[in-house]
Amino acid sequence: MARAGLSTERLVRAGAELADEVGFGQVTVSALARRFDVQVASLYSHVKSSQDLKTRIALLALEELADRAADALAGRAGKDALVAFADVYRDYARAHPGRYTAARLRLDPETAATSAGVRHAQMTRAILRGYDLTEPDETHAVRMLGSVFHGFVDLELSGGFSHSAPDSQQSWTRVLDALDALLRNWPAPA
Amino acid sequence: MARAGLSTERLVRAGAELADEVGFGQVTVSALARRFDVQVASLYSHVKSSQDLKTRIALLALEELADRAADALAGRAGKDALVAFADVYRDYARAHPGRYTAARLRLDPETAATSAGVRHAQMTRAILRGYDLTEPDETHAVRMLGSVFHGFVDLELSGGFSHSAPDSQQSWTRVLDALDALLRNWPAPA
DNA sequence: TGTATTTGCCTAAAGCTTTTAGGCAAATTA
DNA sequence: TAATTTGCCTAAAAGCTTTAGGCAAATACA
Repeated sequence: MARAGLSTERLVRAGAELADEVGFGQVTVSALARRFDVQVASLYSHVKSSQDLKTRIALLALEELADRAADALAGRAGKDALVAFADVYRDYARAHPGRYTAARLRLDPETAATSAGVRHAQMTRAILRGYDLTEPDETHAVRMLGSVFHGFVDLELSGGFSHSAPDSQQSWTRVLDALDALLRNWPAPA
Repeated sequence: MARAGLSTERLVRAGAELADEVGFGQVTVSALARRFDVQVASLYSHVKSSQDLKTRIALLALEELADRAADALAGRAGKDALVAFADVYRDYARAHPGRYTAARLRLDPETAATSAGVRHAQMTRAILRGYDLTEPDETHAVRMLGSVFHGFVDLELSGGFSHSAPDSQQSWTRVLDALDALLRNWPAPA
């Protein structure tokens, strides 16, 4: 019989596509085997388990996101950088909802430490260097930005803003305006 | 044989407890049947499907959250209300991680429209009435608050802030300070 | 080029979850 | 007490996960 040419790499890529098509929750080893027209057990030579597959998809998504974010940040600073960075998240989530969901998978600490998640944190700090925050406020701001971006995108993705005016794009723009204003004028502890 | 005294109500409650113990993702009809020491098929008289069970747990969590939020808001206004409301989310998520995850389940529009989610939106607006925002800025602010609360709590729940200083409580306090300052001084469009 | 080794996908099989169908017995109502 | 409803049961089919062991194709090497 001819071989299908499976590899961990190809499986993970196909898994990511599958996630975007049918939702990350529906990504199964079985579905992937069907896609390659191959017996389910065959995939277990390339992937340790269903969980392993999902983790690898998450890591792929994190890398793709970090790459795009790095591109977007090149040559930008201040609000320009903030908006470009934020838009990368939102656009990625809209274009690749399954991958984005995967990127939010809980990783165990050591996996997380060697993932592209680290680059995300570094880039967020790079943006904040355009504002005059000192520690520990910069850390608080890093966390706030992460919260807003993820929170907004999650809510938008799960339909929280649809069917209500104004459309979410307008809120996104105004929220980023507000964040920029806030960072330029970060308040002292109450 | 003696009857176990199952009911939709009891199943949903037990399902919520199970979710808090082993994670919402691990809530299955089978696991629930085991907990009641009953055959799996028996549960299908009380619950339409696995999805139905999960949706009901989500609705329960949304109601519990709304009830607590309403209690917390009673007699409070301004920043006091903002902080109390935000703390309800965070505390609930920490005390009931499985239920909180359930509360974030994507509901179909009609289910969502009759859920306690509506009360959440109303309460957020009530808080904002303590600040001088007019439409459409109030709506943008509603969305921003929802994003920050959910985003922060999600990140905290998935371990995003652990093992790094300062501890997340400090960031939470300062983020709420910042949000209060921002709402008191909401910027005009850029 | 022929042989040896590695690698890739296969069959088989066990265990778990979901869901439907039909049945008997316990609880409720009359 | 008899009739009806309700609750949990057994049985069974179908799908996903995972392990074990095997044959054949690809690769390495002489």
